Amino acid sequence: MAYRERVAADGLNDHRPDMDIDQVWADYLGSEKTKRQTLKPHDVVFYESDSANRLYELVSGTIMLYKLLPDGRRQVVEVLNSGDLFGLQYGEYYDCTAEALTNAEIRVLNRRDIEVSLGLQQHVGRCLSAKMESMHDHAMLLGRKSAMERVASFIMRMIPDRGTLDCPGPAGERDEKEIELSMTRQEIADYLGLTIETVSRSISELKRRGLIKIEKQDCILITRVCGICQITGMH
Amino acid sequence: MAYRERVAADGLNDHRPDMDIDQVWADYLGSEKTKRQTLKPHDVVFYESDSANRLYELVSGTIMLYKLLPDGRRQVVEVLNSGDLFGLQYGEYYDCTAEALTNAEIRVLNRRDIEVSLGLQQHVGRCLSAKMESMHDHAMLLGRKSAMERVASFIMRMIPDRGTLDCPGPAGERDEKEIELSMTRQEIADYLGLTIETVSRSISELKRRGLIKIEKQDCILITRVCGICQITGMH
DNA sequence: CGCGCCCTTGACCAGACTCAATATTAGTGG
DNA sequence: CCACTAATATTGAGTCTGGTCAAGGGCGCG
Repeated sequence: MAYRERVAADGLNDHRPDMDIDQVWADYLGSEKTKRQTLKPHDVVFYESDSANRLYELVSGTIMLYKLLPDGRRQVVEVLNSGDLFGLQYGEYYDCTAEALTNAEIRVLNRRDIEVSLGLQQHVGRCLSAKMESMHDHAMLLGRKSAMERVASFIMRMIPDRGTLDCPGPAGERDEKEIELSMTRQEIADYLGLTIETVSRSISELKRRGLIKIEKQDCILITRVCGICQITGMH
Repeated sequence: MAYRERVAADGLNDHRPDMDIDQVWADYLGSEKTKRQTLKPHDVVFYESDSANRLYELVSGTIMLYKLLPDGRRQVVEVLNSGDLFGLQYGEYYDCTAEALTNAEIRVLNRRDIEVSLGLQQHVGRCLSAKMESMHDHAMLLGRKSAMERVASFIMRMIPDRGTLDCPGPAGERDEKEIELSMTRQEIADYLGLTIETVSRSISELKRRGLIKIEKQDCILITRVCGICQITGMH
């Protein structure tokens, strides 16, 4: 889930300082200091080992971060949604490549500007904490889940508010949801630590079991959300 | 590598604000506000889903963070060294369990105190950025590396300053290094996304190839560091 | 010395990978 | 709008890496 949505969703108010972080953030973003940039699918924002001079906020669209091994093996390490920050490095160089999956809009931020404001630093800290939690989840997925569980977890990840601890269950009669993947099978495979064939087979198996329908390749109609949720390994 | 060592090691000075972050941090740690706690192996600092009221700094020793699936599968998501912060959550609850691997000392910090200081927030941001980078590396390991490559990468991780981009190579004549694992085979397996048998077999294979010698179970003498480095998949 | 824990090794098995063929989709130009 | 092409996805057959199950070995500690 994107950072902004989560901020809105859960009640961490007792941790909030008196100042309104989001207002500080909004003020900064509204100032003259930020440039915007629009991206088309497969546009690269920065490459692994480029000098890490700037950081970015994803305004709209989807971006993936990936790393490569010398022999060409690829691991997609993050899939970002709007509100997420990226390109903030500890070291001197970017540790991964940032590539747009869809049309996207980003804001170019200045590390120095952010560093000197308490409100902005708080925002950054929150965003990074949220990312750490999803990296932990992803480590569990990559290290311990079967192919089927990985694909099911991936699908659940695209459905806001479902599969969480306080999942409200099916909204109405039908437990359906349509999602757009905006990733090719190869990209999904590289995100889930699988091969393209295994991803394809898992999706076909879900189709066979009547849990999903493929509308048009990167668009899936989930016919039984709870059914998918059951095979994520987490229930 | 632990955060503090990295701060010392690399030259990110152009990103540093005028104020000396480490001094701010030291002042805070020296104040009345922090309690200390000592841990024995297998002592638990907090459990997954406990209410996340405090955060911690590891002063000395080693701590691991892990997550469990309902059926008992475990994934160790982080192995911490001195200087690392942990227990800083975005959500309301801890997303993993923190358990000491060795005798350890930790400092109990107050989230509110840290949130209101720019200097401390900067320190936290740095620490989290460093962790994100190692999570990215670990995702690559879990998603794309073979068992042998994972074990070799794990061993290299224990040797400071080797295997990095600017690795100085063997220091003298002999390319040796002795390391203490302070983890059982099971814990290593859960960290690397393998089974205990596969870890054991990989280590035996390295022994057979003459790259390492087992001194006493959790103590390994690496006889050819560069040889290990060659099989991490990164060269 | 003996018990318990952890580690190692072997034999076998299964899930995921590889390679290869085919099918489907999306994009292009007539 | 359709035919053609290139890119992407699916499916099948066979292989292999790593998992499972089971037995045995080593070490520390009482």
